[in-house]
Amino acid sequence: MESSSTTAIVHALTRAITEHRLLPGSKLAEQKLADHFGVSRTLVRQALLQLSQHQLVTLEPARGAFVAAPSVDEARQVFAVRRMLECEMARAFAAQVTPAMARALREHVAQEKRAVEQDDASGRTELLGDFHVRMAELMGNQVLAQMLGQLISRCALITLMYQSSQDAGHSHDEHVQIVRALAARDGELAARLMGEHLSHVEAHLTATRSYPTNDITQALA
Amino acid sequence: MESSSTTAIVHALTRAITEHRLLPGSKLAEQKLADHFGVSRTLVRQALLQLSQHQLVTLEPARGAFVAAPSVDEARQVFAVRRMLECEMARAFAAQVTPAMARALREHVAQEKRAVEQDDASGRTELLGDFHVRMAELMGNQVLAQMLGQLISRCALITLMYQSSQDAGHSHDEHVQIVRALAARDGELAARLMGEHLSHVEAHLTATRSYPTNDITQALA
DNA sequence: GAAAACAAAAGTGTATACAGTTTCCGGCGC
DNA sequence: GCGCCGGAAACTGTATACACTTTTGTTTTC
Repeated sequence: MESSSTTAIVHALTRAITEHRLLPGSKLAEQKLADHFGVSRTLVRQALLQLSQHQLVTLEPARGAFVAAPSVDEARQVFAVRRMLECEMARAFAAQVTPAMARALREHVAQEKRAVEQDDASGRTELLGDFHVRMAELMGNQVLAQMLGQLISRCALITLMYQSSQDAGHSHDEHVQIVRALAARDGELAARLMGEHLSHVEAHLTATRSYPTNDITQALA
Repeated sequence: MESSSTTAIVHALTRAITEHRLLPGSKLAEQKLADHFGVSRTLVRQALLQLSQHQLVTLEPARGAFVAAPSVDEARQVFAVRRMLECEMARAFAAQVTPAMARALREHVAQEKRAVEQDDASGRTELLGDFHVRMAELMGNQVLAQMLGQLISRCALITLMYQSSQDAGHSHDEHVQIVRALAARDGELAARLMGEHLSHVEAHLTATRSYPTNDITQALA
């Protein structure tokens, strides 16, 4: 099985959704997407099915696919799970950190810094999310990395935090502090900082309003 | 979108895989499954795609779908994630436990006890896994519950632990102890017990061998 | 003029068709 | 006897067809 076309569609739509080019509630009509990507509805349907599993899209019987509009309650649950996972991850990371791992994280935050300074909104968002995934990868836990990736996509759909460059800078600063604690093998401090960091991100939650439905082709152009 | 036929197929295959009626490596031919369920390949493909997202099935390009055969390393990663999540979950549960929540858990372990005593192998496996999902649900965190459900399915695919009734009894006893700690609001004890419990389960990991490929229709009958 | 009713258009859900690939098997050379 | 080649069968990947549902816009009725 498997088709690279399908995954290409999934990635394109994921980016469009997490970067808020497609707003919650937008209709994702199969034929329009098929025309846009130059494939048949079959592959589009596969992609939409995958996205619905990732909770970025909701499927309504006989009505079609829409960009997910998670409730505030659901958002809290997502963040609660992230805190459970990531505080423990920070502890474990500190316990098994090597110079190479610390260096890799420092390089990552350096990249973040560049994106923040250059006001590269979309690169910024991606890098700030990838920081958490990168930690999991460096620990050699691919399962954790994949799981975090999905949770973070959902967060990106939920929050509008990364929109303002000052919020991005704030997140980046917290990442720097976390890396410092990790390199110093201070697991308790790292876990506490991570928990606070996630709470700050969550605090920027904006109540879900009724979003305007966007034109698909425009958003994907 | 959405079709109840597809989800029925997903559930049937999930049960067959987690209950070891379909062994890792088994080929899942689309047409055979379609004939068995009385639908077209279209719906079977949708189901297989979903199962591959749950990591219960692996898709090889142009070769088809096979029951996943996770490596021991992957198994360790899954358990590491479970420990991170569930120790914290136990702590949080103890902090917010109500009499109703404690009662619900006690009822659940009572059910477990019955299944263990009656030597109901498949019901036993399901109940022992559901204990963890139930905790998440009682805390009102549906996101966590769903995530644990998937992790536990992967564990069921990985371990053969629940096969022996004495292992099942051991797990049940540990559940009883955890519930006692939770009801006493002793979060630290509950978290420790949960961590040890999961370590015990993981210890029953059996190295993945080369499994014989099973006949589909027989396994699903 | 507003609401209900109906018809046409658009869209989803499932099955089927067809092209391309893999797998299986018999025959051939060595 | 062993391995290699070739063709048929089986299977996957994608597109298309068609039935059925929802949506939309118009007309009718009060």
